[in-house]
Amino acid sequence: MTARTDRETKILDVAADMLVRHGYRRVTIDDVAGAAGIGKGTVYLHWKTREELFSAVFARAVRGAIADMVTALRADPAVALLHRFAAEFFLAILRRPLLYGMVIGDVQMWGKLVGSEAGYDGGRHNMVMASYVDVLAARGFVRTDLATPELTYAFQSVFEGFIYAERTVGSTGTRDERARLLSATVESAFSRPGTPDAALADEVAALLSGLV
Amino acid sequence: MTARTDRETKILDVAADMLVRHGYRRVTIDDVAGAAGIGKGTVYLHWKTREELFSAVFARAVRGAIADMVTALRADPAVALLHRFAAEFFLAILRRPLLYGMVIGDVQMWGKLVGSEAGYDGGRHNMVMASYVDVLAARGFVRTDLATPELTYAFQSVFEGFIYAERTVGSTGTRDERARLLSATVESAFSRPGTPDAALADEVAALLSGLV
DNA sequence: ACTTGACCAGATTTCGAACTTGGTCATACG
DNA sequence: CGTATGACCAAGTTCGAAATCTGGTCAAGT
Repeated sequence: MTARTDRETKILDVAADMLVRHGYRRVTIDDVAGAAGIGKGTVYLHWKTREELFSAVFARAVRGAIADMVTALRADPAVALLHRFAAEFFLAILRRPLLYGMVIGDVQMWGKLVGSEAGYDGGRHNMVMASYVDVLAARGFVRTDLATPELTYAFQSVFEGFIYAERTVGSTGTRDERARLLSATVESAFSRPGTPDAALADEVAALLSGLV
Repeated sequence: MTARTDRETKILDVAADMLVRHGYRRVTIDDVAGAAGIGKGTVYLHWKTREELFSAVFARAVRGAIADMVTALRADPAVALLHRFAAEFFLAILRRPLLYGMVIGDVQMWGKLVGSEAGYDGGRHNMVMASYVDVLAARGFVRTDLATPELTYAFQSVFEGFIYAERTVGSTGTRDERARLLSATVESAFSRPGTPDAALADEVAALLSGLV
């Protein structure tokens, strides 16, 4: 049954590509099927509706970014620190045109899926971030004079501020430099010095994996 | 000729009110004139076009926010500190539905004026912020391990991140609490301890006044 | 000298016809 | 017998012309 999975992957690849190139509105199921070299009906053997297909495209991009984060956490447990995490996540998002377009709220690219976020649960995202910050707080890796809900809110505001700033043309330096700037900002705003061990990194990775 | 100024104020009041209530698209010059108790042609004695009128409404809101900042700076020179400034400015914007709608990019409210920002020069805004941060840097009130352009970029990202976060429903606590949270974030991210004198506050006020 | 609203051109909205496309399913194929 | 397909249909979208509205003017009124 791997042929079926292969075909699914192929369809998602094609759909993602067309989505980036032409935007949500302009991509039809026929286009996708044609570009994948299969009949339209076949697409519906995998997803019940057009929206489900494109949601799947989005979900895969999210899984990809999370996989990147998990990899980074395994490679270097220090990525579990809030400021390192911020920089890695920032880059993991900007690396993916689909996610970038979603975060920026590119209506052209995502149509009505923006905001509804295509079945991807924004509430869950917030909860995971809150748990993550909780974990860091318990280990003393973040400032303790702010309650974790406030800390989480502030962190997310800062993070999204830097993401949104990407859409501004007059950005300073390179993307990597901006990631470092975000890191420096988050570090002095929220982090406390310390060196996480692999166990903590695993815990954070597990939390993230709960986002799939 | 104060009657003329009074009438101008009246028109701007009415226009601002209708703008908040009905949004850019739905407000006609006839509506505004009617609500102001004058003829349509009279409106054109004050502004050459519809766009100029609404730009004037926006410009007045900006001047109001800046006036608030100048007042706050005079009342307490410590507002010149980046984190105090951030909190005051945050509140000055959110206090004004027109500015809030503009910052949030409320297309419903502002129509095509969003982005073009109605003659209000976003580039100038950036320059003023950069000058302000320069002044703080020269006095040692902000961290010195970051160049001022980077510092400015980071500060603006953080600030806008908090503003954008306002549109999220699940905000923590009250608006004032969020202003304090922003302040705490900016303080530990960028500020260095110190007490500005009235001269510095005046200098900053002068910079801001250059934004009119 | 100042104000006004009738007026007009151009923009916007409306509305139905023409076309497009998501989703189904009878048929073809292996 | 199970899987894949594309012709088909209804729902949705686009298009265009007619109807309506509104920014801006200016001759007439105060």
